[in-house]
Amino acid sequence: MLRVPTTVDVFNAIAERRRRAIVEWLAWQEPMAAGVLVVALGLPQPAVSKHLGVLRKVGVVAVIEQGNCPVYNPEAETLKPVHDWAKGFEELWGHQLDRIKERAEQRAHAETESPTSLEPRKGQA
Amino acid sequence: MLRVPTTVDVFNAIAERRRRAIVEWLAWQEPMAAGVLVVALGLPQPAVSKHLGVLRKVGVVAVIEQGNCPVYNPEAETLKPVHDWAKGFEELWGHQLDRIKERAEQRAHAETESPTSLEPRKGQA
DNA sequence: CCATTGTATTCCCGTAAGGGAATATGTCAA
DNA sequence: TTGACATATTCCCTTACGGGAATACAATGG
Repeated sequence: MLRVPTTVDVFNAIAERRRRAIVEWLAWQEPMAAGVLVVALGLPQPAVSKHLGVLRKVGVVAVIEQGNCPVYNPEAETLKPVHDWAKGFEELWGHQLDRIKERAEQRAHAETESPTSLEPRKGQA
Repeated sequence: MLRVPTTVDVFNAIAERRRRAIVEWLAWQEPMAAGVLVVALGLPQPAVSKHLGVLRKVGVVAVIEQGNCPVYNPEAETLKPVHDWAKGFEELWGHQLDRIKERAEQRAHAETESPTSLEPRKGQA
């Protein structure tokens, strides 16, 4: 089981700088033709088309077919899992650092260093 | 310029399921030896070691040297950029959808479909 | 119908990266 | 010091993936 392909896993899809840039552009100026992105990002046209293909398959971007010049739309809901996952560690970089460390240690002691389940109970799996 | 290596770009580092799982475990039960993760995740020991190496290099994880049995710690601040980036699109999956679409269209009209800068002004670049 | 334009696709190549097995390293115990 | 244990590293192999060039495809305008 290798890495989940970019066209399936959102985390993997946005692991590419240019794709993140594309999403940013689309989010900034809503519906946009591929050609605009080509000019804007200064990338070769096939590259943009491929990246858009990945983003489309993974659901980060939706395409509105308009004849010769299809227009791309951000589907940001797909990015929510990323946000939620990272947000799950918010308390770790915030001020409540000590609080959660205490909790963690309490749990650790309670279980005597041998977890019974193979899944973290905290969630955000 | 290919994809930024996993040991440099956080987005790419967490694009791997197992690494996310490792981070989750560490966040759940604070300091933890590599061996515990091996048992917990059911992965071969070298795999866990390698993944921890990546996470360490990218800064998502810190290691506390303890002789034979070094202990790993989550360094969640490194994940904040991911959170922030995704959060930048929060308004797109929320209720303010129409609001931002209006704004975007206004800008689009104001600039007559030809962006002058090569960077999105919205930020989160 | 044909030419033009914009976009998607294909082919080939190079490389990063993960898996598995074996091995090295390093630490603690006796 | 030697042996046992835990972790890190190396080697080889396979594959996903991005780049570049060329091409195919679709739609529109003449």
